[in-house]
Amino acid sequence: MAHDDRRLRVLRAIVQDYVSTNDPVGSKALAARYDLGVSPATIRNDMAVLEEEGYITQPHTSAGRVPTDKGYRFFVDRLSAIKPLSAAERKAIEKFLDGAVDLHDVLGRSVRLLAQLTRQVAVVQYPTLSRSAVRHLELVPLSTSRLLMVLITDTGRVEQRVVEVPVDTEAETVAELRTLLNTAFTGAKLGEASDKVGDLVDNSAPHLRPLVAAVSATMLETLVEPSEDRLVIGGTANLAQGSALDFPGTFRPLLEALEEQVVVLRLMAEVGPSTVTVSIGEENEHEALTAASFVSVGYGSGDQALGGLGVVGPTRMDYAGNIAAVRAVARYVGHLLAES
Amino acid sequence: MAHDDRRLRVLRAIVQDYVSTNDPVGSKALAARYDLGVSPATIRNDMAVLEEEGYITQPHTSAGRVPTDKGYRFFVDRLSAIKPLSAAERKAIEKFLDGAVDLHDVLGRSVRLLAQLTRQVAVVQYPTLSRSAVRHLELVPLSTSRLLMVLITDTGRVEQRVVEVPVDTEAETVAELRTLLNTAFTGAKLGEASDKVGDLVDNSAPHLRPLVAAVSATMLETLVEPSEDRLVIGGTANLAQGSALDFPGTFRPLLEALEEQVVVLRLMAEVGPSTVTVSIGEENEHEALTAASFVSVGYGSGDQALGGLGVVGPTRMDYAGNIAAVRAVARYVGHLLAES
DNA sequence: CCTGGCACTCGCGTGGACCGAGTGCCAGCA
DNA sequence: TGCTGGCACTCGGTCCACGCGAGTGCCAGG
Repeated sequence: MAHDDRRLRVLRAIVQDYVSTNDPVGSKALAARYDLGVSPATIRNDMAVLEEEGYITQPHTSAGRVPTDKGYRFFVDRLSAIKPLSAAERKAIEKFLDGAVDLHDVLGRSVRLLAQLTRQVAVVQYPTLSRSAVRHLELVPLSTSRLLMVLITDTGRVEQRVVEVPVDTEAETVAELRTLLNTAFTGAKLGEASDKVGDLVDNSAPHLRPLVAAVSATMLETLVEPSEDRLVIGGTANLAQGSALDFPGTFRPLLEALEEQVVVLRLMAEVGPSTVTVSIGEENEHEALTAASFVSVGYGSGDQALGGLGVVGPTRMDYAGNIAAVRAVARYVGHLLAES
Repeated sequence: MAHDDRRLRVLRAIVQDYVSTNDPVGSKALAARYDLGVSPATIRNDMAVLEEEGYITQPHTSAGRVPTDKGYRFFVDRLSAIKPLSAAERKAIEKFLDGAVDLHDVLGRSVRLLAQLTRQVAVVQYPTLSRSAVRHLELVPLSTSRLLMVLITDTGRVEQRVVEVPVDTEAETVAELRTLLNTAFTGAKLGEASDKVGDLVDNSAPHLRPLVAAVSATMLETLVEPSEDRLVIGGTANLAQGSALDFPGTFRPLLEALEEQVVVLRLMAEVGPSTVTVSIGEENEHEALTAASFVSVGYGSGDQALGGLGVVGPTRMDYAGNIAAVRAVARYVGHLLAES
């Protein structure tokens, strides 16, 4: 029906207009700025229907309409075309991320880049340990009964822990232990490492057993700990511009939720690679995020995401542009990590 | 003179009152709330003098007085008694920081703790590489011509770099190289390592020379790079509360300056251990910080600070309390790093 | 089914009046 | 000489009344 079709065009126009102007949009302005081919009066009728269906709402009687969360959801799912990045933007991504010197650097640059491209708060997760593989395991004696274990993954993460060993150790024993552990674990996905530990302890020389057990235990603890899923956050300054307009009261709770990395990590947990996830307003469970939207995607070359990245901003955001930016950066980060 | 003395008491009262109420303080309120022993009229005379001397100012004619930067400076230097932390606060510090599992964790906890104690933005610098000593240097072959160098310091920092080596290497050569480098560098302050490199290259076996040179060069680059002075920031949400009151316009530039770690690092560069540095308003060179104060101190057990930490907030802050908190946390962090 | 017209609503910005906190100054007092 | 109470004055903040204009819903006509 030409009928329904036009109504959707109206909805799309409302979203676009509101996103760019931040003013409730009225029928007249809509007719003037968008080529809908009908008069304001007709648009008003359509708007009334859209409001009834819950896609838009008016802040007060004599104001224009504003999209609801449901309206944005529909827009994102059905109405927004994929907006390709400009050549300049692609160049910028490349320029910005090349020359990164280690993982920390890659993620730091990514978060700044993403914040700059989207003008939102950017969030980048470190590669999940459990999906990374062991590149090397190093043991440095601190004293006779304490070892420093350093775990290096193929994604470039380095984790360290002090291991209290049950018996005094000599340099040679440590060397043996190091070789043994590296032979066993190098190349193994950390998520699957726990399976190997039992056998390894059983099959190792008696004098090494307690050591193998202690170090392995620490290693498993380290990566099981979900608090070890680190996060880099950037561009919080972007919150401070339209804040009063976009967030009711203050955005303090939002900043708090972001610093409380757990909240974001939970959102990230669900992301898959290559499929961008958009979570809008009330769809977010955490209260501080009910006025915000979260655009995220997993990065990593394989079929399973190594980690996630995304942006957080007001529900009134440029979804098409942000989705494109997030996807592009994720892809590039994936490449960078794969080649190192 | 009893005269001057009272005037200073008035200044102190003004600062204290303004800090806690955030209202320009008038003569009547001052006489009522503080036991100055004189009438409002007298206080008014003193205030007039203080204003003339530049310690206080009035936002507009019929308002109370507000301390100027100069007033705060005087207050900090001469009027504020050291405010010891409560037993509960000491307990909190201990509880909060104990159980930290590695450097990242120690600093992460410190920054959260500091933000919570002071209700300001907290900033913690990673231990400067150049003042750290080498604990271990690890080399992991990535391919025949690329090595991953992992540098572990006695302060718990771990830095990694990929080194392109000029000749193909075998596992045994790498082992030799590792032993050689560790023997040479372990225990050496990184700042002094550059002196050793020349001799080391000359004295090593011919086939190792290019390798030693390549790895050493990368190592020196790594630590010379001042961008490697990392920073952890926390409690930015604290900016969002009195923001409108404390910062002209928006505090966006302040957030930006904080994210631009360089600015803060420059401030940190000057801190010494055990002496708290306070930088007030216009004293800060960076424009975005001219409405802010920065309280910082170095941490580290020796005579030279390993790094710095501090808080940033409006000039209208509880200097005595913040100084105490910053100092206490720095001391505790120093202990933690020394014992690991 | 669209359109132009019309009456109505209501938020917002403006401008004037009022209020009260705070000041500076002055004369009197110890 | 220095403190105090009194007094006139200043001026920013708040409140309120008012008019404007954007925007709406509805209706009759094409």
